[in-house]
Amino acid sequence: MAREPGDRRERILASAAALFARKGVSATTVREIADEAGILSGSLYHHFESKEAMVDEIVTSYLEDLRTRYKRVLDGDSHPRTRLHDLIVASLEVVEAHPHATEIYQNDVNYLTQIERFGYLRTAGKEVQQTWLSVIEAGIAEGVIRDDLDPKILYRLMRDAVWLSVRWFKPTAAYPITRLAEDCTSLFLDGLAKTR
Amino acid sequence: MAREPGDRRERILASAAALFARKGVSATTVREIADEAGILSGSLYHHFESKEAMVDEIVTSYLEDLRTRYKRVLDGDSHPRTRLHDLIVASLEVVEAHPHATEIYQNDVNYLTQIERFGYLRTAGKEVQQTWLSVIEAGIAEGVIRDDLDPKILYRLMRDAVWLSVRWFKPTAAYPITRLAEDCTSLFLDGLAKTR
DNA sequence: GTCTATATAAGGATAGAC
DNA sequence: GTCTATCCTTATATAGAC
Repeated sequence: MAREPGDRRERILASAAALFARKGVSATTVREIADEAGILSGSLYHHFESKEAMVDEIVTSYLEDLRTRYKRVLDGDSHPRTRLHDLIVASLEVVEAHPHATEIYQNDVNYLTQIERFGYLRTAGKEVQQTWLSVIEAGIAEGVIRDDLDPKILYRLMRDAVWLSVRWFKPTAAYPITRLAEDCTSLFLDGLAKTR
Repeated sequence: MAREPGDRRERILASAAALFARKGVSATTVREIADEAGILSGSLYHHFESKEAMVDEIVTSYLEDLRTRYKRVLDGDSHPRTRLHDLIVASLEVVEAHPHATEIYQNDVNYLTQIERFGYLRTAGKEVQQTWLSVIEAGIAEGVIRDDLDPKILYRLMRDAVWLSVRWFKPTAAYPITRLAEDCTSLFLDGLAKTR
C-alpha cells in the first residue's frame, strides 16, 4: 500500500511525541525533533507552524479520542460495577492508543495549562472528572458503592492510579491490558484484603 | 529569634522549588528564580553552583526524609494492615513536608533521570518499591492480603494514587491528611463496593 | 552578598536558494 | 519539501566592581 500524503507529517509528529514524552515538552528542542525525522530544523516549519502547534495537535487528538470513548461508556451498560470497569477499560485503551500523548499530559499538564493556547486542558480535565463522578455517584445512589467516601477523592485516587500506568505498564501475553483493567476494577471495588 | 546564616539561602531554595514544581525544572529560568528572590540572576551563583545544583539539593533532602520515615515504618507495628496504613501515612506526611519536591519528582522524574547527575533517582525508586513490596508480600504470606494480584502491580497502583495526591490535596479542618490516609487505606484494603 | 556587564551557547523561528 | 544561512531572543554562567 502506497503512503498517503500526510504520512510523512504524521511520522514527524509521532517521533516528536516520543521525545516530548521522554524529555518533557520544554526540554525537547526543535533541532532534536528534526534530527529524529532526518531533516534540518528549518524544514520542520514547512509542516508545522511552531513547536507549540505540534504539542497542540498531539494533545488535541488524544483528548478527542478520550472524549469519544468515554461517551461510548456512558451510552453502554448502566450497572455501576460494569460502568466503572468500562471507564477503566476505556482509559487504558486510550493509554495504549496514545501512550506518548498520555505521558505528555501527565507530566506536563502543569506547564501546559500556564500557556494560554492550552487553556482548553482545564475544560477537558473537568469533563473527565464529571464522567467519573457521574458513575461513582450513580453507584452510591443505587447502593452499590459505599457512601462514606467522598466521590471526588475516590475519583482522583482511581484516576491517578489508572492513568499513571502509562509510565510502567507494558502489556505481555501473560498480562494483557484486559487483565490490568480487571485487576484495577477488583482492587478498587473489592479491595485487597482477603477477609474483613 | 534572629535569622541564622543560611536562612537566606534556604528561602531562595524554597522559592526555586515552588517554581520548579509549578512550571517544571526545564521551563524555569535562573532569572525567574532570582526575580522571586529579589536579586539579579548573577547573584544566585554566589549561593549555588548551578541550577542543577539547586534541584539536586531539593530532591536530595526530600529523598533523605522519605528514607528516614519509611525506615521508621518498617521498625514499627508489623501487622500487615497497620503497616500498609503506616506506609501511606508516611508518604502523605512527606508530601505535606515537601510538596514542591514531591511535585518536581512526580513531574520531572523522566527528564531528571536522563541527566547523569540524577542517576541516583533510579536507586531511590527501587528502594521505595522494595519497601512497599516487603509489606505487601508479608501481608500475602500471612493470609491477610489477596494472593491473586501481582504485588508489583498493586504497589504501582497504590503508589501513584497516594503520591499524586500532591497535585490536588489541600488539607482542611474537615478533611485533614489523617483522614485522607484512612480513606486510602480503606479504599485499597476494603474496596468501595458496599456488598459483594 | 549583590550589582553591572558580558561571555558563550542554545533556543525558536524565518528567508530564500535549490 | 529540504537545505543553507542566519536573525533574534533567551538561557546559563562568569568576572570583577562595589
